[in-house]
Amino acid sequence: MNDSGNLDVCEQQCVHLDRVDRVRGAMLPDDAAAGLAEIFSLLGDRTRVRLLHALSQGELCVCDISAVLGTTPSAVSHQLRLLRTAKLVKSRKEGKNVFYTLDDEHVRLLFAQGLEHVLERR
Amino acid sequence: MNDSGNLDVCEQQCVHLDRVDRVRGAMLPDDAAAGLAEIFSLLGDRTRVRLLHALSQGELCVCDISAVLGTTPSAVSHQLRLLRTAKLVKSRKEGKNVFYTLDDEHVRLLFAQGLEHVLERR
DNA sequence: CATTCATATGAATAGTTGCTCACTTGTTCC
DNA sequence: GGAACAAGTGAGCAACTATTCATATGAATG
Repeated sequence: MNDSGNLDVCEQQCVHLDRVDRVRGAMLPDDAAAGLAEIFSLLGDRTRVRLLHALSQGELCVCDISAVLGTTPSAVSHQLRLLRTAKLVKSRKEGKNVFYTLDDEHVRLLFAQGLEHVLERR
Repeated sequence: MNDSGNLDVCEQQCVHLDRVDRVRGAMLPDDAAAGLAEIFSLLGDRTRVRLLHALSQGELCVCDISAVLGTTPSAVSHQLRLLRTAKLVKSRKEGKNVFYTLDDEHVRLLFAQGLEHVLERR
């Protein structure tokens, strides 16, 4: 079953077969890699970082957020849709307003972890 | 000094001034937001996720990586340059080969945290 | 029920990004 | 020195993305 000899995609000569085999055996499942990339790329935008950080302070409605960030409500709404479908934020309707909160403690932790890196390499 | 009345960018009517003021006071510094976005967007790519995960198993040279990922050495090299300048990986030269390793424990932690989110929302 | 306002959405556009291809650099080995 | 090979680089292209603008929906208020 060991398919490690399948190098037809990339015909390198130097490959250290032992290491490559080992790493290939421990490869991240493809959907996991895709899922990770999806979250991280959602966090990988200055506007969304600031948006999520704002929400980490507490519940805000769309126009509150747009006031805080200094962007149009439309732009905010577009971003919120992405974050909502990724289950990073959740919404609650109250009259004309829709209030948003973080939907995931992991986001806080990721932020904290990320900030450590940023500050450390400064 | 409270400049919270400065709403000229976004003239909303609904704004909840108390909340907005509070959040504005606790805003993430701009360079921190930019720095966070930069790391996360580096992690926000399927190829780089798999690349970093491969490196988390141990040191690999460029063509090992390209064999593992099934991409061209050139593509890998381009990605490695990004990761190197962001201090996520470091390199060591040995003869014709350049070996790469993770340069930051935070990456592992971020991965773990991110995976938890991915698995949880499954 | 008409107006106003908060939010959502679709299309279009400008900017960004990841890959490929061609080429260069630098090292080993004869 | 010259051939072979690993790695890095720049230009160009295709795909993606964030914003804007116009418009739609839906709730409150007179």
